Amino acid sequence: MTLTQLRSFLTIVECGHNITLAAQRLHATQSGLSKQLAQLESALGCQLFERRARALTGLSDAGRQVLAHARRLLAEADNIQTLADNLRSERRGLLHIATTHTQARHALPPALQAMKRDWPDVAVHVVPGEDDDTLRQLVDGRADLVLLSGSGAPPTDHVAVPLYRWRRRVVVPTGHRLAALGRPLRLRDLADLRLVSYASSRSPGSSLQRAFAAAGLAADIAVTARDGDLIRAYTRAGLGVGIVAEMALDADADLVAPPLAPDLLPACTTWLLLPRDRVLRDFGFALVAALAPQHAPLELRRLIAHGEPLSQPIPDWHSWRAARVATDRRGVRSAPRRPARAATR
Amino acid sequence: MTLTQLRSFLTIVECGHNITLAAQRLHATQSGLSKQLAQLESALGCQLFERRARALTGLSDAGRQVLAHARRLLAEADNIQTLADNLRSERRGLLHIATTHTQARHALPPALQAMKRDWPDVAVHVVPGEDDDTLRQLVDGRADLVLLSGSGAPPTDHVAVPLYRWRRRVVVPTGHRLAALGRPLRLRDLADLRLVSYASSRSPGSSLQRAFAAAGLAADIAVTARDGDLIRAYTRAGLGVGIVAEMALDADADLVAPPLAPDLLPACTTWLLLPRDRVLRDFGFALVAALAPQHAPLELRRLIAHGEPLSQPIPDWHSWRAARVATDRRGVRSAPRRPARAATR
DNA sequence: CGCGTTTACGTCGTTCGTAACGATA
DNA sequence: TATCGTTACGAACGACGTAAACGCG
Repeated sequence: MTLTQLRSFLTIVECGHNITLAAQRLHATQSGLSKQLAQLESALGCQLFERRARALTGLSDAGRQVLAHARRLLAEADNIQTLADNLRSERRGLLHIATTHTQARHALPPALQAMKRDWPDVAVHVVPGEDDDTLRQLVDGRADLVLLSGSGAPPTDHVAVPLYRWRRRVVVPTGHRLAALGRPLRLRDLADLRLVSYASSRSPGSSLQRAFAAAGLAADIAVTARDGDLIRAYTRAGLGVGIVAEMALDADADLVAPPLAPDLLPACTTWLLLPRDRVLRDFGFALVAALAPQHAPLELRRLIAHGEPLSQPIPDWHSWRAARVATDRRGVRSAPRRPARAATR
Repeated sequence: MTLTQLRSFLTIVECGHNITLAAQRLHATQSGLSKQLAQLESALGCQLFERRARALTGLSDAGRQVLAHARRLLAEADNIQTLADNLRSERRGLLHIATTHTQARHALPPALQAMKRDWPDVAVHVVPGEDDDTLRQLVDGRADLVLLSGSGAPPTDHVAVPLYRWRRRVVVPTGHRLAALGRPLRLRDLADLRLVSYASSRSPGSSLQRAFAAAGLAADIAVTARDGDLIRAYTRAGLGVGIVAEMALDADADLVAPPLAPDLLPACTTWLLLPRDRVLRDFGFALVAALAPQHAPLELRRLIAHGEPLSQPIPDWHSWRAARVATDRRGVRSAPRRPARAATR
């Protein structure tokens, strides 16, 4: 049994039991992979795949059991590799970030910019997706970190760093009757109107739906879009009353955001999620530190390594953004220790 | 980076940074191991050991970090190997049991006998040791399972199967005044006497010491021994009043065990401990099932695999032993499924 | 016949053991 | 000088790629 064999096995499984596909993903030949698999099966003494004739039709019972352990084994191999890259102060690298559009558009750019200043040779891939999709990317290793928002507690099977709290705002065209109501908007004011909001707010579990349901009202979400710019455009076009994250508000002559009753819609928290038990490259940590300037880097390290809780409260969007800007000017220290080597490359 | 390299690295560390020693433990040559290490270090791009001249003086900072992950990686490799052995219904194998003398003498034999009936080709090593010593063996892989007793809750970082509850008994020579007291013994009756008991009861944290301290008394443990037979022999020789586990009582013309006040000394529970996240060979599970006949094998499986709690209460020593005898007669089913293959070898 | 897996074969790289070397206490 | 780690060299093994064979839709 070798690491190569296990890696081959895992890749074949992830390619839908297609050796040919797995081979090109691994930059190898079908023949080679086929033999790796045959060797692994002979080393373990049992078939890992169900086969009809020569085609792989699915995992065998043994294959499923081995797969679970092979995943963890290879994850540790990746960890050791990452560890070594960090220790060598390797400057190049790849960072996969899975997040929703709103975060990618409003929270990520300044932090990315700050990280990139210290780590110019790091390639960053931002992969948009809905909440559960990003989480799936995190668990199967396609993403290194996830940014997402929710109104409840964060998922506990990952390391969660709270970034900021934010609220939704209602936007209407200038001249709309809600723009000159003379008092803060209540939920009932929205009950009979066609709404334009995020696609995710359609799902019955969304905090918007739950807020309406709790008040005995029904939300009529007439149009959905993936991002705030589109929602505002549709609102401007008169398709309905827009509900967007406050981060997506912008100076806009045609739209106004009237004041809201304090608890019109529940506040959301934006979380940064990291997989447990996975070693983070130093530039990944640099991005985390840039995204969470309210936390001392040492506390962040301790949270990631040992799950120790953070001491700072969660700021709201405006103060978070102010802190972010201040940190950008100051520059971000990437990792404690080893400042000398980094300069020599 | 290969599994062999990591295994070499780990073995070198476990042999006290001695390549020569590690080589003979791995049935390889010094030269080969030295090269494996050199290759690993070059693959990772950093030194894993501190060296003075050519001698390995200790782990480097990088080495310590890599070691932790290498341990988990190799543990998963062992798991896969174990899994494969189980799936192949491999009949041969090795089982390391770390336990105290009392358990090895009184709890283990019938269960071992039952397991051996189904698994005659399994070599069993029983390694005696004190409580903390056995736990250390468990965590660093020298032992597969541990049997130990305690008066409190079991350690939570392992899978714990409760086996039975037991009490200590006081033994005195026939004709001793405590033998004809006419009422149950109280703790105060023992306060002024020289005691003979287990070596572990000397430590201030032992439940015996704590029981005396709670009553404002001091235990005068004059003689200690490792096993009940010796304690009874010393008691018979008049060295003091014996305190032994009730399992160690035996028909003995020269000694009597007078009745005790109900809570003279706290009851102990004997636990079977298994490491989390380590796959158990089927014969290991057979031994567990033989040791815990009060639990359904399916429940035991679920406890080991997913940490699901057991439904049965903890029996006392006498009813446990009765259940054990009944199970021995009936024979022990080793593992669910695959009964056909096992017969064909 | 296309698709995907397996097998056959030749080449190359790697590993391993023996043995010599270097360095230390 | 005994001990331990590293280096040198030759033999054997294993991995990989090209190419052909096999079985199924």
